[in-house]
Amino acid sequence: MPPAPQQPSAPAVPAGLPGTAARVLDLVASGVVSSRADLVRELGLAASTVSARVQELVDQGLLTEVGEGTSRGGRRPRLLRIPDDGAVALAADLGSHHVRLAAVGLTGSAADVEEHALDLAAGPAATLGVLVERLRALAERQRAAGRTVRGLGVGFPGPVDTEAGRVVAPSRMPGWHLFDLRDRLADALGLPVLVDNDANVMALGEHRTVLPHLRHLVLVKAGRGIGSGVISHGTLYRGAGGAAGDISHVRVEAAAERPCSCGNIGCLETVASGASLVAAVRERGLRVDGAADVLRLVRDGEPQATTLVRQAGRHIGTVLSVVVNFFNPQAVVLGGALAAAEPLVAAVRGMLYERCLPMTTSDLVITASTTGPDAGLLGAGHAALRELVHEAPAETGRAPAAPAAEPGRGAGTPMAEPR
Amino acid sequence: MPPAPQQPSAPAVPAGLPGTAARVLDLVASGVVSSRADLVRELGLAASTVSARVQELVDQGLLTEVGEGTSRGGRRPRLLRIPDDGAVALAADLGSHHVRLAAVGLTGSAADVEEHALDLAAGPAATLGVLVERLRALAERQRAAGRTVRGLGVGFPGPVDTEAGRVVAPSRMPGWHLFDLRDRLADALGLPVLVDNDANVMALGEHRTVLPHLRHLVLVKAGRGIGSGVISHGTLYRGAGGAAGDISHVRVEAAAERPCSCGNIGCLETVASGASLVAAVRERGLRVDGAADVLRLVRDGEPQATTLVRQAGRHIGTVLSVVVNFFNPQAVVLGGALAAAEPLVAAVRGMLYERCLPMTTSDLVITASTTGPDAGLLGAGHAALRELVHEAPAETGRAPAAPAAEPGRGAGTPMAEPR
DNA sequence: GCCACTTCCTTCGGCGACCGAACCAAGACC
DNA sequence: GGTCTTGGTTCGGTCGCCGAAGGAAGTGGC
Repeated sequence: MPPAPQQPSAPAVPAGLPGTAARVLDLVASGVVSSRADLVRELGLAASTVSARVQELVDQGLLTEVGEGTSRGGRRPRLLRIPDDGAVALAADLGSHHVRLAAVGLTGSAADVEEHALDLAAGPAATLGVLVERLRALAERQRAAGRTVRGLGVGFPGPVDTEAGRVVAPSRMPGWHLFDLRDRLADALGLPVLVDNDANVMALGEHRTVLPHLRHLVLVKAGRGIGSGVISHGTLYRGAGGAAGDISHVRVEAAAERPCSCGNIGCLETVASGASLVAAVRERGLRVDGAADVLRLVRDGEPQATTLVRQAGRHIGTVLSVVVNFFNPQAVVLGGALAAAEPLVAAVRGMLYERCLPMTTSDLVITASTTGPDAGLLGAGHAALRELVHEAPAETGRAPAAPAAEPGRGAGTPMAEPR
Repeated sequence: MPPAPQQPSAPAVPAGLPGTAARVLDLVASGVVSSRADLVRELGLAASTVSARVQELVDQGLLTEVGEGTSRGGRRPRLLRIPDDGAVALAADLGSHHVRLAAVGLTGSAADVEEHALDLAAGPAATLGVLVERLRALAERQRAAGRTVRGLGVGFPGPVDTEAGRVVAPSRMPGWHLFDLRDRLADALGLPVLVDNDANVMALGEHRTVLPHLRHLVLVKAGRGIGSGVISHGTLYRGAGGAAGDISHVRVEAAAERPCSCGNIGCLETVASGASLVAAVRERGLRVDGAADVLRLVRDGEPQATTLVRQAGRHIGTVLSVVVNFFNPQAVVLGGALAAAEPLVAAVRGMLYERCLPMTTSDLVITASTTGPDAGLLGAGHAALRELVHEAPAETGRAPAAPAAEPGRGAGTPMAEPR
């Protein structure tokens, strides 16, 4: 977001763990590899190098050997796994009207998931207290279970300045503009905190846990609003101002002159978001209380709701067809509440196959998120862990004081972005 | 293009020169830096490291010291420059009806530029001979002038499989499908050859020579057809199948049912390309012989042509607005013949400011290409040099036999892509 | 005119990530 | 019971980078 004095062409060092070690953990955690030999094949590094990295991680307690696997015609591989009793991060997936919390380990599972109603629109003052309380309780439970809580990852349903850890100009949520969510949470919980846009953390979650092999993918979060997260070259793509991935405010013909919360007219959001769907269904005389009700109607085969959801899918597909032609990703993953509606997914598929160049869709995966509602939690948790695994290996439970080379960094123990 | 056996998560090593050395050359060539101290500031490396790299390059003859600069309060910097008598690459920018040739040095200038009529649609057999002949003559002239010709970079107006160096399914150019342009030229000229899409090489050219500081930019080539090249994280972005950057076949409302060369209907190309403009102008009863004539009419203030060009700009802007929201680049550069038409540029600007999120346009540069018709040449030449600078430093004139670690590599001395 | 300070650049020892060659370990195959 | 294959380690060596120290050559204050 800052007018960017343009850092001297970024060192491109992914921060966190020394790179290779982090990739080793990722590969083991995601189940892509299970032995040193697998790592050699997957990473393309020399066996000696892999051996050395693995040994370090085992020494640090971040990795363990668990017996041997089956032979493939030679010596049996020694299986590697992430220890269950290892580190976890808290994860919070904020929605406009609810919040989901969980503890996420390096193995990729979301444990102790809970969901609460929480009206973000009421502003930070009214919501932060509850949030902190729940997170404290969650952290306590995890510690009681013998786990080390390493940090907190937060997905926020609006634009986020990830460098500063602040919310930026969210629509329909007065009071949050420039709120320094990261540092507030970090101070209250005594943990390092990472804050990012909800679609971004979902994209990270899907990528890490189910599609780690893919280099380029787009995740579309179709919930109350519409957002998207972009993975390019295997890492989150943020664009010049951190605003990349917005498809919600693209103008679509069908939205004509409808005013949008962004101040413009004819945005996709006004005809394809959960909120707009609810309104449209109500207009047809059906009684619904939210997107969940609409989904129920669709599951029950109610024709009008189904038609509307399908139409929403077409609108989303129309916009995505431009994205697919331009970005040529390997996968388009549909997440958020509406992704549970088969007709919407089908409509998106249809639109993409109809409108995109064959070259871009021939190998394209178009699918609903397989981690479902947990994608955001997993992504937020993983992202938080990723930034921290290089810290103390042991039982300390509290991250060490930041070595702090950076000058302009505020209080707390906030985490830097890989940029 | 290949169904991709999915290489084990690419080593991300940019190939060519050892990375840092290549960046040093780029920075010096583009004029961003002129001394070791500048390099230290720009690269963020230790002074000792920079010194070592520079020394190597000087020893190899790829860099020279040319006296001292002005003091900034201390010792005067020793100025660095790319030697004029250094290496050049031939560059060929192919259009559907003409070809531009030049010799490009590391300094970024295009020398000995020439343009010839050449009908690519006549097929490879009918055109390759002439092309090779012109290139041979050009190479001879350069060698006579004491320069070493290191390779050839080619921009082709259609999809290219850069790994294989082949043209893939170009529309309106029968006979080119799967033609192994790279190896044919390499064999005929005895030079390493690099082939890429024309918009891609233009994007490289603009980025290298005029906007080297930017990390993310989109170049739109609006000529006879419409293409685009994408720079992301400072390097060319190709997408999953090498098809990234296509905006030409996005459906726009105004194109309705118009059939497109791609086999679909309603593509942007059918209402905003140079070819479609010429047709539209003719429909209005004006006599034009090509895009150049249309541009002349616009310059002369002919109202109908101006209206049409402006409308084409709006269509392009409409599609680009989606791209800008999604990709959030730092710059949108308009290249190709039509970029010379002020009304078109203005229309694109208007559309983007009207339709995109303020966050994405607040710092966005929207401009016509400053290198004009040479952008493609510069990009092709630079790309070729980039792949080769690590080769023999001296006067050999012929690249050494490839060390060839890769197995499946064909004849000639083709160049690998940075992937 | 001298001295403090700045800027530019080099020398030197050291570190960390990686590599390849050699080699041991333990299975499958015949 | 060899031979071949796969899995893994040990041991030097390379490469790119770093920081400390210091020399070279300016500017500016007194």
